[in-house]
Amino acid sequence: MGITKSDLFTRQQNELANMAKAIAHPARIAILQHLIKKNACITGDLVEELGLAQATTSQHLKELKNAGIIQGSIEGASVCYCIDPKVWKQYNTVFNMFFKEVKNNGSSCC
Amino acid sequence: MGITKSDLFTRQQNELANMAKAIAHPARIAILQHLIKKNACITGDLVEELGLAQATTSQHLKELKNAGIIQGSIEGASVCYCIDPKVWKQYNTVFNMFFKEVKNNGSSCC
DNA sequence: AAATATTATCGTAATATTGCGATATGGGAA
DNA sequence: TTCCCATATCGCAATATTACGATAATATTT
Repeated sequence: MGITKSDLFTRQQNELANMAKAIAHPARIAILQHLIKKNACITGDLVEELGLAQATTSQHLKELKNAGIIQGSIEGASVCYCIDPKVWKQYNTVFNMFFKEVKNNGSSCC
Repeated sequence: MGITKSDLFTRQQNELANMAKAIAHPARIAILQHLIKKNACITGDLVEELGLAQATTSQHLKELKNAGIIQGSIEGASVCYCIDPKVWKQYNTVFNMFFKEVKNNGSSCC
């Protein structure tokens, strides 16, 4: 199996899970943090920064792009990546909403 | 190779990635949401709620327990699970800190 | 003690992810 | 055009995740 039974869950649950998956790798977090710090940068810089092979870095960038968190624009022979502030904000909101659900009534267990 | 090169990244990056991984599955999100809603409940209820096999549900519970988000206490022949409010709050804080990093200066790309 | 109920663990199969070398693709320079 | 440079994609190997039936472990009931 190894395949997630998405049909058992709500759209909201699947979406949140996918959003979490997008950032569920240290390399992708490192990419995002570097993009935040530098505001924007090209693939080559990220390859150096991460210490992973160029192919691997490119793959992680693709996943982040698929998730919509980053966008890439062609800059001559290079590609310049940056965070999409709108999607980023949406991520922040969705995660916040999820974590806000707990009403902290002291010790809650049985 | 399929193995994450954790040594290339900071402890903070690896931790955040692991926290994201813990909630990166709709079944685990469904479990957490149900625990929030009912405050606490036993494995059997969760098996019914999810529609996954008992073994699979138990496995997801184990992962959430390993992540520290939930705790289980033996209740006769059953096990009663609930959210650990302290860890939950910590998750909220860590994700918030991460998403807060972006200074929204309009259009940021190259 | 024996039967039943509840949950965890084991073993296994299917699929997904991670990583990299090799190769393709497309732009800029000679 | 031909030669580089930067990046993406392909193909493959190793490992991880997801799922479930079968079984083990433990508590309760009969």
